[in-house]
Amino acid sequence: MQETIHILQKEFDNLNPEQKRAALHTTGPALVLAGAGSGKTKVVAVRIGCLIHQGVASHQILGLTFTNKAANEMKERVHKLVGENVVVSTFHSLGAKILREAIHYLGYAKDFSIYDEDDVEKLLRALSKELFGQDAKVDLKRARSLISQAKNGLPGDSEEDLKKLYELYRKKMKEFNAVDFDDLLFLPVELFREVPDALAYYQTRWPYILVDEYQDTNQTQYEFVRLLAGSSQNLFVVGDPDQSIYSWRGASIRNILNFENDYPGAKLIYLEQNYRSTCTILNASNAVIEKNSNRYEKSLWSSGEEGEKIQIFQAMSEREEAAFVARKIEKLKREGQSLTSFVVFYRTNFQSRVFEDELVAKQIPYTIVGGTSFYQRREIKDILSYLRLVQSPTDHVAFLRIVNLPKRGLGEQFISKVAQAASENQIPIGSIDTLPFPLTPRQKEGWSCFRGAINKLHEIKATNSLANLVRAAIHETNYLVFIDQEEETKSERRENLAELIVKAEEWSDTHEGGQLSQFLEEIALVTSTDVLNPNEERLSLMTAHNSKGLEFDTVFLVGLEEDLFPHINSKKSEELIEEERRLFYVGLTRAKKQLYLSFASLRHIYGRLMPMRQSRFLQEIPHEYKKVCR
DNA sequence: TTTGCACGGGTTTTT
DNA sequence: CCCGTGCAAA
Repeated sequence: MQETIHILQKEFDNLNPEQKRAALHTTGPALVLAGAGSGKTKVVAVRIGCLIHQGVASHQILGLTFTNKAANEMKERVHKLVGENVVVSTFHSLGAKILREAIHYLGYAKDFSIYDEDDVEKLLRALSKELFGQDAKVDLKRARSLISQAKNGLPGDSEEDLKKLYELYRKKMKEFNAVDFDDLLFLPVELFREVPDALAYYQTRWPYILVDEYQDTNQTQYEFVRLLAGSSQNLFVVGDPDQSIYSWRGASIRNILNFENDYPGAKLIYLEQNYRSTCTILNASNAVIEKNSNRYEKSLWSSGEEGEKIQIFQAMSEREEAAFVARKIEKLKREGQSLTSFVVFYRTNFQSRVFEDELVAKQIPYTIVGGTSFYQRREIKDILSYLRLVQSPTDHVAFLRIVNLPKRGLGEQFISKVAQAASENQIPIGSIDTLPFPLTPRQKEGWSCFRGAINKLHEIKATNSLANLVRAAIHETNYLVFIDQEEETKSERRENLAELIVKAEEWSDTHEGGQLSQFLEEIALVTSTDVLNPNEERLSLMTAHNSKGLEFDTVFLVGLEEDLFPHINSKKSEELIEEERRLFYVGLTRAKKQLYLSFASLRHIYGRLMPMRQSRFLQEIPHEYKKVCR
């Protein structure tokens, strides 16, 4: 105990006056405007430490972040400071947790499934057919965005057909006992509004709330936090309007700008000293972000050293660009720098391909952060769908996905008859066994094979480990035979399945008595940066969006071309361009020591070779900070 | 009724 | 370049 107080005291003494003011905040609302690299994570941790030191029980403190990585980091830092565990969770995991406890008030059951983007899209496709017939011409993308916007408190499309689809979607999701990502926040807000006792319970449970990256909260998250903070108003939020990069997902910096109105008497704290980057990098970044007209004035300063100039590289093609980066990294690595001190940022996921090829050729180990994650791979989702159906027999989308997979001669017509029979007899689609209509011999065979597998899995779930359940889902269904038929040459999918078994084993080892439902939930809520492991000697590659909250000695920001970064879709308005500029700013400010910016004159887009021009953002960096590199 | 093949259309960013 | 969809054979 004495020792931890000592550590806390020491950390506190190291803070600058403004940081101390933040760390000492106890009750009531506070807004910390924290510029890039201004030490906000540290400040938040020390502040939690101080609260605990002053007698607040650790379980009364709730931290909210956007990624699991940020959550774990904060948890660990607090633990190091005061040796206690506080609840730090992502918005979405907290929503899931609350729903697991209280969703019955809203007419769902506790073992609900969580649908990802892919599941939602499949369901919408099916529902639009059901509503409007085969050749329905509903724009599914628009429908999807209407649904999301409606749940995030934004006005959406008002077309009749889309509204109908939205209504049906909500009805079916409830019937299937499934929720989507937006529901993980939307439904808790609904719960808080409709069940005052539930709200009161959670308000008492967490009287102290902290929110990280507040500039990226959307309307529903805003409501969620506002309701939870309740009358005590012990709400401490941290954010930076210049790093707001999720407006396309409904995030609004209004939440930051209106904070003082929403929470009267809020304490305002500005953290403007940057401890991360060299002056060159910081000044260049400041110059860029100042081009935004819609902006709250703020200027970051640093007492650090000047540092090296920013290196600009012009490549002939994307191939040459990748080769340049790989070569540089190889060289710097030989000079003794760790691969974990570098990073490659790009605007869109498809750009990672060329880099992968180049890194494989040069035998540089790497990790792609984000993109299609492990759990989104087809074979993994197939097997997980078996588990989902066993866990929740009402999970219609899981049923649809696997009933004829591997191929069992159970086609579209057959499946819709099963669905009809299930709903007429009020039996969950994953439980219906004997069918009240005639089957062809082939269907009879296929159906009994499918039911046999499902029944077997239920048995194994009751008696065996999670890893054995995963094994059984793969073997009882002859899934391996099926992939061998599909593509004889590639072993990648087999390896992924083996990896899934390993993950299930590891999970059982670290979660004693853990249930299948928990495993599935964790998988649904993994965030892309979770794969980052600083102990592994690997280079990371990721989109600029994924870079938020991270820092590296040397940053390679690539593909700086007009129509790519800024992206062509953002040319519709100046606001969108300004968001691209903020994204560029986020990328720049991740760098501690060195920054390499590159672009290609020719690039393959949709497989076609296109001439490219360098990004306007490059020109926005003043000359004195740049240097052409070859 | 299911399955296999050819075609055309579409790519931001993500919990 | 990858996917889902639309059309013709089994």
